[in-house]
Formats: sequence, structure tokens, C-alpha cells
Amino acid sequence: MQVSAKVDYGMRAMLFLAESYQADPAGLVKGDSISKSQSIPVKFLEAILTELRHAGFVISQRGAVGGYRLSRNPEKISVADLIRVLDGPLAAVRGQRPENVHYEGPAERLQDVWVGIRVALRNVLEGVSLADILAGQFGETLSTLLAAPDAWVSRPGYESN
Amino acid sequence: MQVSAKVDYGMRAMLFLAESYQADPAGLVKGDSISKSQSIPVKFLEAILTELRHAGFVISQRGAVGGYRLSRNPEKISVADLIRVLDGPLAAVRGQRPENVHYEGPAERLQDVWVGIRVALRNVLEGVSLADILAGQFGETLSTLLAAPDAWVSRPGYESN
DNA sequence: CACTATTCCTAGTGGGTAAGTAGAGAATAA
DNA sequence: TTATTCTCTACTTACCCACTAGGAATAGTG
Repeated sequence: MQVSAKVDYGMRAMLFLAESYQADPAGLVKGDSISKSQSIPVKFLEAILTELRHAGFVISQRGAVGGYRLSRNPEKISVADLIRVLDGPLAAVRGQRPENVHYEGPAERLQDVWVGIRVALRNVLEGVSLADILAGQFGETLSTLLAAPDAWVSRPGYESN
Repeated sequence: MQVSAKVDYGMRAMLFLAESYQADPAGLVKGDSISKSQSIPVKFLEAILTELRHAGFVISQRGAVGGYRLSRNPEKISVADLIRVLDGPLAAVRGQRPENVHYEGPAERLQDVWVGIRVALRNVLEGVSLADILAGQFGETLSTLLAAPDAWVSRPGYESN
């Protein structure tokens, strides 16, 4: 259950573009400027933005006044969208989708657990847009989760490795 | 958001042991028998069971009548417990815990999203025990998630890579 | 005791992939 | 024409997952 560097960088780059979009939807932002302000390796960032462009979330322009911008309103781009583009399915078991795994004997219903975590992730990630993150205002699902008393505390005791 | 082979195998092995525990709590199960019935590579399984023993979830005995068994009732072992032992924290961002990452500028509140998915995962995985999976009877949290109309269907459209 | 069956420990190996790099090429505008 | 920026292909590096090998330790059996 790791968020990869690619997704982390991608999210931050998109948030940077989203902020610029809200100031001027047509304005272009240079890769170099994203890279510097968010401390992301330039060439790696370029690769990520190209993937996001292929997926239709980003528009780019080359040349002296070139740069990148969002293809649509930040409200219309969810975290789930971006993770799926950059990392594939939200939840997978040994490379397979949860509904495709099959277990024998006592493990038969284990599949339900994997399907459950997929739904749980969807509920959170499909409901949060770039605009939500910029504003720091989240919908009910995420707000409720963040209100958990120990949301910001790690579980103790198992770092004994 | 991948469930690793290690966790998948580990869960299945533990479910096998749990079933045996419910028949006879003191009965020992041989690694070979788990390996064969669940199609898990023997030596890999041994390594996994050793980790689980170090964490206190499994008890083993060597020798001719040796084998493995659970150290406690299957109701007292959650999926979250096992994932933490075998794979580390439920949610991590580039190897760091969600509460430890820090973002600048427009990405500042991105941290909330990662914390949110950690809570979401906890809510599901800490509430499901080995006994629950054997019985196929889950608590309210997971049951609600599984009742989602499209729980068993993958999201279309983004396999265009 | 010998013998067998099992887990335990140390130490690998191979392949894949994540993360990042390099550099030439193509578009754009002044 | 030239400077600037993105685009594409290829490459590298290093790590880690999944899995394997082989012997040592342990426990029961006759």
C-alpha cells in the first residue's frame, strides 16, 4: 500500500497547474518552474506530464512561450483519475484485479476483503478533486475519516523489524 | 496499491491454520500441507511463517511431529495485523508515513488525502479477523462497502496504456 | 543410539521495475 | 534565424520482490 514517487510527484505537479488554472485557465506553466518549486527532477517530471497529457488531463505547448496547463477545471479531476493513469488500478492482488482472483478452501472469502478495500479507496479518492485539495475543503467521506481521533498517529508496536 | 504475493500467501496460510485451530487449537499443521493445498512455494512459505512467528502470531515445533499453529484465537488476529508484519505500514508515501510528509505551496493539503486513505484502510482491515473470513461474515464497515452496486466491477476506460 | 521428519537460519539468485538520466529532435514565437 | 521549450527514444542504476539452496537444529521413533 505504497504511494509511489511517480504518483506523489504527479499529484504535486497537477496541483501546481491547478493553482495556475484558477488564476488564468489559459496560462501556460513551464516544466522547469514546476520542477523547481516542487523539487521534482526535471526529466522525470517531463515523463509524468507526458503521460498525463496522453491521458487527456494536461495540454502542452512547445516553444519559447510554451509550457503546460490543465485541460479542464480542477474540480473535474479526481485523485483517483491521476493514480489510475500513473500507477494503474487502485487495488490489485499480485497484479490481478480483486474480482479476478480465486481462492480455495478456507481462503475462499478472502476475495471479499480485497474487493472491500478497493471500494474503500474509491470512496475516498474518487471524491477528492484537485480543487478540493487546493481549497483544503473536502467532502463528507474524507472529512469524516480525518475526524478519527487517531487519524494522524501511526499504530505503535510493529516496527520491531 | 498492490497486495504483494507475500501478504496474499501469508493470509491464505493463516486462514488454513485458523481452520485447523477451530477444529483443534493445539493441533499442528505441517508446512508442506499448507504449501500443497494452497499452492504456495514451500521455502517461501517457510520464510513467511517464520516472520509471523517472530511477530507472535504463529507457534511452531520442529521434528518429526512438528508443524505450525496459531498462537491465539483467529478472532483475535486481524488482516491489518498480518499486513503490517509482512509488508509494513498500511499506507506510506514514498516510504514515509503519511503524517511525516510535508508539502509546499498548492500541495500543502495533499497530506490530508494520504492520511485519509490510511484511516480508510484501517477501518476496513482492523475490523476483519481470520475468523470473520472463515465464516464469510463481516462487520458493518466491510459489509456496507461490499453492498456498493459496482463493488465487483472494475472501472472502465483507463486501460488505454 | 541411529534414523527420520520437520522447522530454522544464512545466504544467496534472477528478473523486473521504479526512479532517474541523456541527448537529439520537433514545434513555437520573437 | 535563433532561443526556448516540450517530445521521444533509449539508457542506466539500483533496489527489492519472489523464490531457491543447503545445511543446522530439534524432536520423536524404534
